[in-house]
Amino acid sequence: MLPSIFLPLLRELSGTYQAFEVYSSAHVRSIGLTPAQFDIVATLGNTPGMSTKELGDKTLITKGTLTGVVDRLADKKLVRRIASPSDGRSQIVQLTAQGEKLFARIFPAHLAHMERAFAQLSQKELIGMTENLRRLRGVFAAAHSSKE
Amino acid sequence: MLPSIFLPLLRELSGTYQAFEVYSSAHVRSIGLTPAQFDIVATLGNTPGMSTKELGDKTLITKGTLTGVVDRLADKKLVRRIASPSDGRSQIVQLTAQGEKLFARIFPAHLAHMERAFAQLSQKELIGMTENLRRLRGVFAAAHSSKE
DNA sequence: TGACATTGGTTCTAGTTAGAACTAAACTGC
DNA sequence: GCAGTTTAGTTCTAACTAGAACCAATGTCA
Repeated sequence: MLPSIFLPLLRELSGTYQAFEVYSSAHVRSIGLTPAQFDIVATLGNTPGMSTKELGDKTLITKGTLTGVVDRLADKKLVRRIASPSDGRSQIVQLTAQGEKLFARIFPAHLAHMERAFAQLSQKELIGMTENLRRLRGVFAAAHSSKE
Repeated sequence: MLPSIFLPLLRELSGTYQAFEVYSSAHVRSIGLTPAQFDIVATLGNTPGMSTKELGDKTLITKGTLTGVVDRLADKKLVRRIASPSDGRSQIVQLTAQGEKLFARIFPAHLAHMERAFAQLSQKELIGMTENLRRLRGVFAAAHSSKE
């Protein structure tokens, strides 16, 4: 496989991700949250809460970063930390009543915002793209784990 | 278009980009550069240099960030800034001799590293993925510019 | 040519980022 | 039940990040 073939793919991957971020975060920031904070609120919405570990796995935010993001959401009274009943090392993070309220208000609006972009795509295209990405992700994951 | 269809796509896009970053940056960091610094060095390699503006366009690094990244590369004596002959506001950033040497040493190694991941894909798959991403990127760009 | 808007870069702020070192709790095997 | 290892989370550091305010040079246009 020659670089001249895969370099354009990498450029498009970065560019597409970037374009998504720009489009998505423009809306998220107008709500008063950062993209990372929105990610946490959206992940916690309609759940009884989850451990910081689980939250990190779902959002792809590493644990060192997560401490700070959750801290700032706690400062805003949108989430709270409670001790895990089953594991003394673990914390459960959950939305406060205020956090739930914010989630109920902004999450549908954000979906509608994203939906506007996707209106141009057919369902078939969309599914094909998803499969392609899954495959590509697997390629990186396999290469990464095989070399260490 | 229902959210249940496009949410998995967004998850995969983030996850795939993240997997790429993890795989790529593991190698880049072992060289002693950050991903952003490597991006700049790779973009400047085999060119006579370019303005900060152009560098920002090619690397998708915003101008405020770029000042700092170029500063740190200049501290390492890998790049230098010279005044643009044609535009008094503009700076040309170019690799120093030491920067050129580093580029010649690490860029092929990095390509080889990436190539290992892509060995699992056929050229046809790769081209299809690139086209899909380009299309998706266009969708976000169109949605973004149409709403402001 | 002179007001006005635009553009290239820097600076500033608040926040995110990964990675590494660290602490405490929990698991594991014997 | 204890030593050794793993795991959850925090802390620390260096760097990146976007966005906004700002400055100086440039372009525009009447």
